[in-house]
Amino acid sequence: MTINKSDKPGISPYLQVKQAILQQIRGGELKPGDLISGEEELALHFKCARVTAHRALRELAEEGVVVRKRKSGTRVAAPSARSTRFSIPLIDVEIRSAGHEYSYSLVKKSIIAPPDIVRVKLDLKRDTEALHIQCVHYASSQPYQFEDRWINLAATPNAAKAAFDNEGPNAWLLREVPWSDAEHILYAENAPEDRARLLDLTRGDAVFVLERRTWTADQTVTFVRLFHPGSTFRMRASRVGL
Amino acid sequence: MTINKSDKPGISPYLQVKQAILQQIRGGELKPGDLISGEEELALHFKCARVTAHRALRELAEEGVVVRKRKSGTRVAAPSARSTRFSIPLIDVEIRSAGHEYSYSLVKKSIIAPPDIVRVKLDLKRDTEALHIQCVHYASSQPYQFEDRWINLAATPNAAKAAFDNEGPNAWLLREVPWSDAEHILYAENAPEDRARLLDLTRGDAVFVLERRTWTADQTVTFVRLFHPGSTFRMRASRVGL
DNA sequence: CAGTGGTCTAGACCACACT
DNA sequence: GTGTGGTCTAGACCACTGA
Repeated sequence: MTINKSDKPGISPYLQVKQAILQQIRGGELKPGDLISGEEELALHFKCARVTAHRALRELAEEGVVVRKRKSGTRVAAPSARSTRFSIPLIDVEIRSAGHEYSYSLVKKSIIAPPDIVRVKLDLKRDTEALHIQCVHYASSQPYQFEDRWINLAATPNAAKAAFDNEGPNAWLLREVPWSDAEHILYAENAPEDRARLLDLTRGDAVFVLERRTWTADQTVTFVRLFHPGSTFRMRASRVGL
Repeated sequence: MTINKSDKPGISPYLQVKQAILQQIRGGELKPGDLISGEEELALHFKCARVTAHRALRELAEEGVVVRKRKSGTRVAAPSARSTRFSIPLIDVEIRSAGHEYSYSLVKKSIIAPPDIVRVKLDLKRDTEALHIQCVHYASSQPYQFEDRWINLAATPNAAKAAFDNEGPNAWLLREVPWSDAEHILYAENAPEDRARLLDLTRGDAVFVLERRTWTADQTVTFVRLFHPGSTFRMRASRVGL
């Protein structure tokens, strides 16, 4: 009863629709702002169910290629709406998958009231204490990342007991605080003396910083700054448009 | 005939399934590696069609929350598999939406054979010429981004004729070369003398670099490095887990 | 009001991967 | 072989929103 597999070679109908539209955009037949045929029309044209055409368009919308609006239809998105996915793996996985040996060393662990800048980020009241951890992650004995982390003890009281001798706080948190939303900020800075030393750099060397805040429900769990030597660290993402 | 809207309040069944699973993960009832009920079972439990349960799981998989494998089932993903979407808007949009005035100035435009490092990136044969463009983007008269771009003239012969006096090459390319795949690389570096001057920095100041290669079909269209003052530039992404 | 997207159901077949 | 995910169809109802 299926009309499947009779039309074009071997790929899924919804992918055929998707690719056909992408082709038209790539080829310039469809320009930003242009109206694309409605789902019904596409279904007719490609001899498939409307749901199938719908899925193709939905995925294109999720990827930012088109913009959909009820009643008015589907249009090719302004290219400004583009975005890219960067994967942020666990540090040890990242290092090992690059073929290096991973090691870790704890620099500092204390429970103190954070400076105001951090306090605000953690959304803590004045004079509330938090767990402060500093550690270094090595790739084949070379410093790869310096981690400066603050943990909200109200959100994860257990953290005070954890040793963090053999394991980075990130791995610990992921195990103990199951799932969370996050905010990421990236920037570059010149390493101050102390940070430079920990990363085996010279004062002033460029450092790539990844700043992250993590929430569970509505509580801020942790605020961390991850510092990488600018000369060697690269953050990559390749988007292959289907 | 629909059993819809009889169960829980007002949201879509597939979202209910999705959120229910996310809840269980957030709450720690489901830990990384744990097996999730199969689609059929979920459908039964939530009194919905299997497709509906399927969609919930599919989306969770796309977001990196779960990992699916035929025959063996669906498991909670190791948190390492997480990823974040960074949007990369057009430079003028980005600047204006931050409330600044956008301006642009062309520094250099020439057609020459690129150095080997660039030549490889563009996938060009030795001694092939390419269009080289350097320009600066300003936010309220402050240098915001220095753009160093190479364009493959084989892919876009028209580019040679474009003036790029009033318009950045990015905007031009997006208009002329309709859609493309891209690779992004981020890193930090210390500004050399010339680059520092263009960004109104001092030699050695940290610079945030976004490197991008773009393809149409299988041709490399352009290779660009975008330099931002490390002290002020921030790249942000906030992920809200549903 | 009417058109377009958004979603659902029920039943079906297929493909892959593990046993 | 057999179970699990992946996808399709056909028909249906709903919801938003622009004219």
